[in-house]
Amino acid sequence: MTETADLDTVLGKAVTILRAFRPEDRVVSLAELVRRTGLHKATVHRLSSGLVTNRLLDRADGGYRLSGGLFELGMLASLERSLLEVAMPFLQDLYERTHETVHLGVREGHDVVYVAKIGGHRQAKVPSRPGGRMPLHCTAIGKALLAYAGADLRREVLTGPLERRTPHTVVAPGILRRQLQRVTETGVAFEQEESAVGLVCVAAPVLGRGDEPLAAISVAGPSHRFRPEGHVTAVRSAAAALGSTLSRRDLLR
Amino acid sequence: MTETADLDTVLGKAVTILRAFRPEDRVVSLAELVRRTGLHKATVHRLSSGLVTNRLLDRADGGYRLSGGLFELGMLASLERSLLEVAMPFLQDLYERTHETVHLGVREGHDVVYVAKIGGHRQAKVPSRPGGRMPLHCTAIGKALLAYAGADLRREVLTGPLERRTPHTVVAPGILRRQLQRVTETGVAFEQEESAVGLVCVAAPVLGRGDEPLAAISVAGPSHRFRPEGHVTAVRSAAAALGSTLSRRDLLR
DNA sequence: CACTTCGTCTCGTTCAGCGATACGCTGCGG
DNA sequence: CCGCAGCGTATCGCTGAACGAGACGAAGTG
Repeated sequence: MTETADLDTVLGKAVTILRAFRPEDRVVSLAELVRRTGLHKATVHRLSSGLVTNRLLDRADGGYRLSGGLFELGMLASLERSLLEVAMPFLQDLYERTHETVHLGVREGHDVVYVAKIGGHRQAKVPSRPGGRMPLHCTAIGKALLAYAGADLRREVLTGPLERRTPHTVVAPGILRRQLQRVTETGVAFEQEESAVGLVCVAAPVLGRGDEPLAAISVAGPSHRFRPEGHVTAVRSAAAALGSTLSRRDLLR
Repeated sequence: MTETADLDTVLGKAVTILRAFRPEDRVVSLAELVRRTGLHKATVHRLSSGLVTNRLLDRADGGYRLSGGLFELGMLASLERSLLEVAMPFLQDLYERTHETVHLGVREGHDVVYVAKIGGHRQAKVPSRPGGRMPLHCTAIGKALLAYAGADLRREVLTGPLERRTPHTVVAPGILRRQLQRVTETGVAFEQEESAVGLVCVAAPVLGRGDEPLAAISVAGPSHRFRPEGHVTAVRSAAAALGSTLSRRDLLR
């Protein structure tokens, strides 16, 4: 748990309860929430009731589930909302051209947060999901963002521990640095089964006016048939087009 | 304001602040939040700080904005998450077949909540957005959901006031009832500029095991060229396919 | 310069939130 | 059949987190 929420305020506790939900679980029992949060049983009980009346939680059969009200609120979040809106047509085009899983991601700390994921029936099994996180260093989107990020952030990540996700994850700072260097030269980043086995990926950064990376777009496919090199130009031009559209309106900052 | 949140608890106030944000605004000043919520200035100040430390708000230049943390949380909401995941390929197919704006919506009270919206560059200007709401009675998705909903809900909506959104909005309960009747006969619902001028729409319900409507899919386009009748089969089969996929796995309830 | 609006901070009051405790229910093992 | 463990829920004094009136400086306005 890297979470260090403030457990001395009602707000902190409430958020801790909400964040105790994991993507995989549908309903979580009161007892389980107590276990995960470490809060007192009565507290979780009381706060959960409060969250229910405020439409952030729903009572379900054997416990609680995150409510649709939370979804509605989340979709109001300004940055990802406007980004998604403008980006969708470009992602759509890219999907039609490739018919592989297309991602749009932004940086948040040392992670990628996926803002959108579109794919058809034949899509590769990828661990990503909208709203989900992945370490920067093991994904194509992450590398694209990192390569164009400020030198200090790059240093932070390179000197920090590089978590191994698969046998192919690049955990040597030197190799990663060279890869990032190459990204700035070519304008695209690759991932070869570094975040999940069987998954390969190409990504290109979406750059704002000052060449600061606002987001990145990727195309992903299963390693047995997907040739990332074949999609380099498609990804790059989609990212470039999105970047200039974003710059033209004023959605940076 | 139809909102009747509980202003006597910290939680209620915090949620009230979050919900005070509207889709159109990027940053909202403290004073504006005070105005919108009716809370005491000091209270909004204190709570906003708390929301910032809990990553639900960000401080921005002239005030606050909804944070990416809220987006992440919202995307964890179980029902819409799994629905979106399963539905995406079908929506994608439908988009490729039509190249018009495709929607996926669920019912929440007397409203539609849009779970997904995909469209290309040429898409019609539609007022919908993911996470947004629209009254049931003036949208194709809403009518599709309503037609297959329980008799009591249908009665509630038909007897309640039917808000006029455009000159074409159907506000006569009798006409609406007949339209809904027709929806159950044909399996598709139409909208002719009833929610926004210049916008027409076809929708089909996504039915679960017991024929209860889980969601609905629509295709929308600009009235000057879009012929909804031409997409009836495409929408209907997409919705049917999604419905049977959802039923096969157990994502209902 | 007078006046407004805004964000921030202080401070004494008080009631919302706290958690130990208890209770009823269910399921399970002996 | 009983005893026990785990669960959700309810009770109830205690206390400090939250409250809101108010003050203050900064910035804008006329």
